[in-house]
Amino acid sequence: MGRPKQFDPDVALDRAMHTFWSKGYAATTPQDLVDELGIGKGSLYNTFGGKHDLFLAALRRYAEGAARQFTELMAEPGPVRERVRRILDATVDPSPPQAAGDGCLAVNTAAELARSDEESARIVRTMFARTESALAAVLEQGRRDGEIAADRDPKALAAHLFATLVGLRVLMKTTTDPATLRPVVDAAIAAL
Amino acid sequence: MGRPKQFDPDVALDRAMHTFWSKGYAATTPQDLVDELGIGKGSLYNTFGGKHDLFLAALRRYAEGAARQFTELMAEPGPVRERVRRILDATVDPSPPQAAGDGCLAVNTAAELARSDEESARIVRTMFARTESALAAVLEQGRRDGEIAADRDPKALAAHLFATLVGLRVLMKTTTDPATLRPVVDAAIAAL
DNA sequence: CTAATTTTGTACCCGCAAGTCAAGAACAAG
DNA sequence: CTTGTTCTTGACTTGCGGGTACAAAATTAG
Repeated sequence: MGRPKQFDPDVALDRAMHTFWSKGYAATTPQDLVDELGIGKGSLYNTFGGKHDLFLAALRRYAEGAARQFTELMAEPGPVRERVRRILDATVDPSPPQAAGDGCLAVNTAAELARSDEESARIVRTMFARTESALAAVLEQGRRDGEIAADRDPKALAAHLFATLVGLRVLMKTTTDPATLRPVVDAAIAAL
Repeated sequence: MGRPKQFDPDVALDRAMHTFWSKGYAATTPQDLVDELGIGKGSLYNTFGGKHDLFLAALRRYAEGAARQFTELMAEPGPVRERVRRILDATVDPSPPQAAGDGCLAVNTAAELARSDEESARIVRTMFARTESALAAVLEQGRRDGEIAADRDPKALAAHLFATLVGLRVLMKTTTDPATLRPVVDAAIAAL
């Protein structure tokens, strides 16, 4: 019973995620959120609690979505190197292109908040760990298939690859021409 | 003539740099700066202009200091791989250790401000470019010395290495135990 | 000593960030 | 159609972020 919501909280959360994503946590004001979500301030606070709660919810949503997308990309058939390359390419040549400069919300959060907000840090850590594990699993398979040298440690390769991936997400935010980062992708694949 | 300053602007700028470094730009308030610099608000604004001006000055100072330190580390004698390893080790095992979680001001700025503040972005880009060039130069020398395979492109290797380095700076902010990142350093060196 | 110049400390200001609240609107149950 | 419940609107509040104003203090040139 009671009056039904006039908006879809899922859609609103999604928009909030994009707002934080592109502006950062501290630089996003309640007014920004009201404008972007298209709902009143009362509804905002009534539905999501405070700004920080909303941010955590958005970050969790991002983590799940990104994990799913990552898993899907990795699960496709084909040689391991190609699958890994697809991940890196998606970072360097994002589609749609205009979303280029926003980077990755988890990386942005690691840089902006990890020190001061333990809960955010935990979410980011968990997501990072899962991503790295997924990479390690694929590389492990690549080693079994003989595509990757047997004397290489898939876990270490995955950790290196992941660090490079995070670096790319940051560099995309300063780069004027994404093409300059393509050699990094080539080098990262060559290092496997 | 006129009344002489009661404080050393260089020292103050240095403290401002550390404040922005550890808290981020948006999260640093004028009051924080007054407290950390140990000077009055009047002196602050009189000497440095506004918060944004002060930040840019601090960022430039950081860029120069970091570039100098980087160059020194790279100029030391010894095999190229060892020199590169020193750079990476300095990131993963910083001294003093308590400074670990602050990462790199340039990387933090890239993540937080590069999208919205073109001047900051330019400073960061310049510093990044110089760092990557320095890496490339060392790797080039390593190739001439036969330490690095002749069929590898030093520029691409440097770009890859640099992206990994940036990634490490970010990961250091979320990691509870820096030791977990050491395998990344090993893998990055092994990839040369 | 005076005048000119610069710094300092503090009080003050404006606007906005973040959040609260009251009055009413939209539903379901009885 | 009344009652109870939940949602919505937007005016309102509090406090602080970012900065200014100004009088007092410290210097140096003449």
